[in-house]
Amino acid sequence: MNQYLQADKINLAIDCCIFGFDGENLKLLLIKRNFEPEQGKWSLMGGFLKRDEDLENGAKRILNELTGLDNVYLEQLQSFGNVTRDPVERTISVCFYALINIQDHDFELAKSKNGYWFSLDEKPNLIFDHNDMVEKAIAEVRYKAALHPIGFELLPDKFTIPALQRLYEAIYGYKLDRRNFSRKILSTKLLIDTGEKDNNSTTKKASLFKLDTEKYTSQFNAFHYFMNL
Amino acid sequence: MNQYLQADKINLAIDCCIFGFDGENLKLLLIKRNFEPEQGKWSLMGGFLKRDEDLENGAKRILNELTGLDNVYLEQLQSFGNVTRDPVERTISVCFYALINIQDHDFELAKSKNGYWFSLDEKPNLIFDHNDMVEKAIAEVRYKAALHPIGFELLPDKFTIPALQRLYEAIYGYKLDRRNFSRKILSTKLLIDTGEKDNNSTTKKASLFKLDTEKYTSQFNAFHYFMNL
DNA sequence: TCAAAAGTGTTGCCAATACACCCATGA
DNA sequence: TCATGGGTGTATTGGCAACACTTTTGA
Repeated sequence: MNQYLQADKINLAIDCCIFGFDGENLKLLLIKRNFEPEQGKWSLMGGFLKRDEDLENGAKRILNELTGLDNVYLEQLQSFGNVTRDPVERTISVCFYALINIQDHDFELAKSKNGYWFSLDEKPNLIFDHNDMVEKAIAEVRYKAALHPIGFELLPDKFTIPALQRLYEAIYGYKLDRRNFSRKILSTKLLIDTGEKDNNSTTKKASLFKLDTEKYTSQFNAFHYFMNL
Repeated sequence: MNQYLQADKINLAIDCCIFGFDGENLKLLLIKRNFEPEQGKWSLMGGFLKRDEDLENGAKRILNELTGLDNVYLEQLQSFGNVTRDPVERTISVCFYALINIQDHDFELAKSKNGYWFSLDEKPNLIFDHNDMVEKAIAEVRYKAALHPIGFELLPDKFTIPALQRLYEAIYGYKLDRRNFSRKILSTKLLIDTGEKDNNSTTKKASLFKLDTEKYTSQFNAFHYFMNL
């Protein structure tokens, strides 16, 4: 018991890397801080963990405070705990990353909190060690999306195969062969053809698919090798 | 600044899943607690993070306190933060896993601290959420060892290919084809034949290899697909 | 009727598997 | 000289990459 009394009490923060996809580029939701320290600079959305709150719930709360969204794909990335990472006071941050579907939601709440979407190649410099967090989160998304079907989290409920391909190309930063991609994705049997067509197109309308959610959950830990890393 | 004052202070612990390989089975180093709470029960080696210590350094210190070892392969697994996980006081634990080479060291220090090596299938029930930590760590080691050459960390500096194969078989729990395994491992060009033979063998002596450390570090993030997951 | 994007088919190659055979060693 | 385990070779196969052609649509 003594040991608990002797333990140094340390602040525990949570920060969230929030990724989205606008159909073209992979994006990151950042906030312009209107509070000290580092007021006016860009950072990830974060906050302190409450005493009566599980870690995961803390991350959900913080995500919800900015976006208003629930039921979002959310994973713990890792904890960042260098002594000098927070200039104010010793603080450990548990970093999460979220994948959200931009296209089905407006982001009035986020805007009202000084939140803006940035393309990854336009990302401003961030406070503290948030640049490291983002770098690590991108690496993790690439790693994970190559083996597990997490990409769908970034798309609307109904999406076309070419849209899914553009997403993969955005994540990995290079072009893929249309025909091989389609075959590979369909071979997972995770997609259901809704029979509907994408009317946004000005040329041949692509078929709209949806996730087979049952297979998605049951096969999530199967390895699909969507990409060769 | 106010926010820092308002933040709930929380204990921050570190726990280590320490894996070893005895040539036959994958093993886990556990300690029998001689202090409260849960005195007399088995747990992972752990401790509290100090105020002036980076997370990673805290993990190194805790690992060293039990084993006396430095320069060990150590990775952060994830943080565990359920409200009820520690019955004494709200405590977040950042869990690390270590891979160490059992065969080149005695473990007198560990023994003196009530540390014992367990085969995974003989693992006793552990305190708090340490069972979850171990489960997650094993999954992570399997995941990672399938793609990255971390297995070598568990072996002596010089090792035979059959020994490496037994390690992989222990990690994944099934038998592999000797000939295909050898070809696959050698094709990575990560191994250097020392020219020496393993004299422990009672039949044909296998060649001793060592890691090409330069290639190992430079190609660590290459993907070798040692196993089909 | 033309340009642009979607959908499907074919071929060749490489890499993983499933095998068989030979060699070295100590009992 | 025999049992045990180590080392190497080869045929087959299945999956992936590279490629060409057809279809649909709006302008």
